[in-house]
Amino acid sequence: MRAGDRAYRTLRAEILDGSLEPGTLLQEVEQSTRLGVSRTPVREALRQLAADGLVAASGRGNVVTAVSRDDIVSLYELREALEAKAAALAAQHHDDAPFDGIRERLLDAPRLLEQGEPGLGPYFAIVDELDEAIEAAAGNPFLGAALRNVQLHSARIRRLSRHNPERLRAAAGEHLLIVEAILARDAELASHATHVHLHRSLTNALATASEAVDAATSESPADRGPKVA
Amino acid sequence: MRAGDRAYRTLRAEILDGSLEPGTLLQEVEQSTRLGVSRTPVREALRQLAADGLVAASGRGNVVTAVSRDDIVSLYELREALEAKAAALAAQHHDDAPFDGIRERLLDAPRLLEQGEPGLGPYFAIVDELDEAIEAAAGNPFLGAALRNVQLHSARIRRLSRHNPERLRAAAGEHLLIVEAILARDAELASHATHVHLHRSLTNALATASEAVDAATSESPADRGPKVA
DNA sequence: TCAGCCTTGTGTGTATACATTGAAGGTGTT
DNA sequence: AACACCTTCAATGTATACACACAAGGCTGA
Repeated sequence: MRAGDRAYRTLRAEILDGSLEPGTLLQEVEQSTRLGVSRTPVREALRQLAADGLVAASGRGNVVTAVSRDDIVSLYELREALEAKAAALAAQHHDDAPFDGIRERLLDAPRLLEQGEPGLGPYFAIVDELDEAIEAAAGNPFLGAALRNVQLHSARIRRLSRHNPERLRAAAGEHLLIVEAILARDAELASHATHVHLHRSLTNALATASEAVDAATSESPADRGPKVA
Repeated sequence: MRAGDRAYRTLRAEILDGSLEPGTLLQEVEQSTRLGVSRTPVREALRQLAADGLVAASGRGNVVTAVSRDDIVSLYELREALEAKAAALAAQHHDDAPFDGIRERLLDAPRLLEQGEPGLGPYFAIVDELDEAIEAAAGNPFLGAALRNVQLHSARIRRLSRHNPERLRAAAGEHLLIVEAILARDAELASHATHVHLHRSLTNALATASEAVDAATSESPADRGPKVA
């Protein structure tokens, strides 16, 4: 694989899983030595991360963007517009096969979630597969690109609700309804079920996010400036 | 300004106004000599254009992407989702001042359009200002970024309806309704009026696009491969 | 004559050297 | 003591040299 792509994927993964915290300053030379490539591919990776909105130019160098409470609300507003549309389109155009499979696996999700932490990977795999199936069924490359971008940011927020089994169980039920609406080719229901799901998700994310923000604030109240990785 | 940005803006403008036709092969060395900068900023510009979806890697070099009939439909599906949401949010959150101004100017639009070609610039300026005002009033940076991206592609399509005065007059009326819905803080009406506007726009774009595609096809039927700029 | 291989050339990928900008800190003056 | 200017340095912006990969064309052998 190209060094530029490797650098991009590595940095993106580190930002999404939180190892590179918001506010972290990413400098070209520093990252190039750390990742073992020259500045050129690192530059390329940073530009792409900037286009994704995961880093932002800040005077000197690029800093990992923060996800504020307002950002979460904004992101969910956009997700609602995009995913409701995608679900409606999927309801109109889809092939049954992939959604039948996902439906079966979602019916099994509560059992996965009883296992606690080890079941989370497989569970999120189902959700990701559903997202991909909807995107594919919608058959709209522009919508698909926009969806992938919001999912990128959603991945950063999802970590907040990882440890809320009750919410995850409810979410599985909401996903199931979306799948069944698509299978029934009921575009309006698919769209509204998506709206409901995202509304509940947002409510939960805001609740846990304020705790997380509070914790981070009390942890290092004065540390608002960029910090070096 | 940075050479990379200049290269990006130059290439983007040339793609949007059609001087770089779809299928044109953009090679780094070639463009770097043409634009008078080295390969590095050209590379940066090409990566960014690829992120925008205006060029696509194609074996050797990057080619300017084509806008197919399917693309137009897909783009309008996405626009509807985004712009309807944006109009609804704007109806809820806006300050009256900018929309009052735009409303006045839209009322004057028919007079502009009677002038033919010279009135087109001012007319499109009003439309652009409306887009910006809605984006600003929506107050959602993620939605704003997505909107700017679709507007980029829409600009390529808009050229097709430039020479249809009747359609432009109708569009001005549709825009006016959107503005008045926003001023009335009627989110649902703003959203639906946007839907109506885009539906009519799409219908017109498809009609003129098929003529344009037909013309292009009869003009150079065998010329489907990438051509050098 | 045809097929396969090799050679050559063009174009991108990466590294590095050089230019430039901008910020921070110190010093001098008011 | 405070403000402004200047110096200095570090980090980014740009250019270019080198490495590598792929494709096309020709040559050779069967």
